[in-house]
Amino acid sequence: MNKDQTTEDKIKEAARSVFLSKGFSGCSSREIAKAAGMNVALVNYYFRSKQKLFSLIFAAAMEDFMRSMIEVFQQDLQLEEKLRIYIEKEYEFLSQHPELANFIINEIKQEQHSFFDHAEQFNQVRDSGVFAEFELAQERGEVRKIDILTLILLILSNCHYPFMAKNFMKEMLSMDDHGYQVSLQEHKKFVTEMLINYLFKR
Amino acid sequence: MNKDQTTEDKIKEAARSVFLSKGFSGCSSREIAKAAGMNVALVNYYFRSKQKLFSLIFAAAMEDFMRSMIEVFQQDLQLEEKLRIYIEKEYEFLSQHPELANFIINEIKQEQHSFFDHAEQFNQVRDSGVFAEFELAQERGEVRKIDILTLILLILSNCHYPFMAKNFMKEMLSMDDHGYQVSLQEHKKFVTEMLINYLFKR
DNA sequence: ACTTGTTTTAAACACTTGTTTAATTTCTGT
DNA sequence: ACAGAAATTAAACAAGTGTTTAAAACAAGT
Repeated sequence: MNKDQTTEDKIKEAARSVFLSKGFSGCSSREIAKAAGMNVALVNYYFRSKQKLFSLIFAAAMEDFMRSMIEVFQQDLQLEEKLRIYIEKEYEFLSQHPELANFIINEIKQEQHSFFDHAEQFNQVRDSGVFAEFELAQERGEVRKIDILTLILLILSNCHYPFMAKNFMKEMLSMDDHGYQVSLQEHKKFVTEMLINYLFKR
Repeated sequence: MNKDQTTEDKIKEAARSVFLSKGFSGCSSREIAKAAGMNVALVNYYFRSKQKLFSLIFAAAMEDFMRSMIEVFQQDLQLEEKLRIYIEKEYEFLSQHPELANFIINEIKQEQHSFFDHAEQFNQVRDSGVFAEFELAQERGEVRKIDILTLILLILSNCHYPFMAKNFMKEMLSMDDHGYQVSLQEHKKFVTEMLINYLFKR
């Protein structure tokens, strides 16, 4: 824990860590306070309620989660390169934030956060023009005909699931941490190759 | 709720429903009791504790979750047919139990269920001989060289994720229920084609 | 040193949690 | 009809929950 952080930031950092690993209903305000090394009342002093603090963390997490997509797709690259780099970046990012995919998808399911406009995040991706670009490539016959939403589902499945199912895979297939990491790298390689082979005609 | 069910079964049914939608830490004993239409004490009278009841539900859910895999892979079919049918069955099954994948993968993450031997379930798949069969096909050059664990991760990603991310997709992509169902069917079609194209050489 | 405002704390509040107790109702065999 | 067992209930228990209160500690300016 950094020394010259403000109290507010210390709480945020602790809250993020606890919320991400245990979820909203899986932890208590006191647990967060303890993780931040301070009194329970301070949490509410700065953030008014557990729910409000959570909303903050959730919104920030969602932005993080979407950023890589937006960043990559805005770049001036060939479609195929965009996909290739996106997969690479997504694996890299989720390796550093392994709990994020699970967190987002779980907490969004319990619809306590309806105040938050999720679609807005995604519109930034839409605005990058990558969809139009893809549809143009489809008309030109350069890529396979596929609905854009289905394509997104296809890509996200292969990028998110391996991180979400970490413990499931480890327990089920009796893998240790190293084995999991190896499978992850392998998986990334195959996913990239498979998706590009399948989508792009040559 | 069926009339001639035993009390025990009514509680189990209610508990399954509540646990699957909210998770262990997301619900209370009283909530389960109320869903079953009876007193809290009865829940503990039959199952001793919330944790023990949960363990029962979890184990049963895990068996359900693994059954389709085992059933399909034990059949006497061509490898390609096995994969094709597995995907079909998995989509069918998860359409009827949309919360199951999320439930299993989430609750396995919070390691409160370490007593349960997860690997045992999977050994049944291993024992079906499908792995050996696949490795043989690899040596014969009929299928692409790929580590079996990576292959499993590849298949499960595409089968589980679309159901786990239901609300995420709906909110993010502003889809309604119908749009989601359409994407799901589309996705299944593409996944099947893509995986088979990629794995099997002809 | 004193005042003013901010930050932090311990304590309390009302309520929910999982679990148990003891009493009551319902069932079952005689 | 009765006795004994099983099923069900209301009530209580201690511990934990989110949140608030009121007092203390701290900081800065005068």
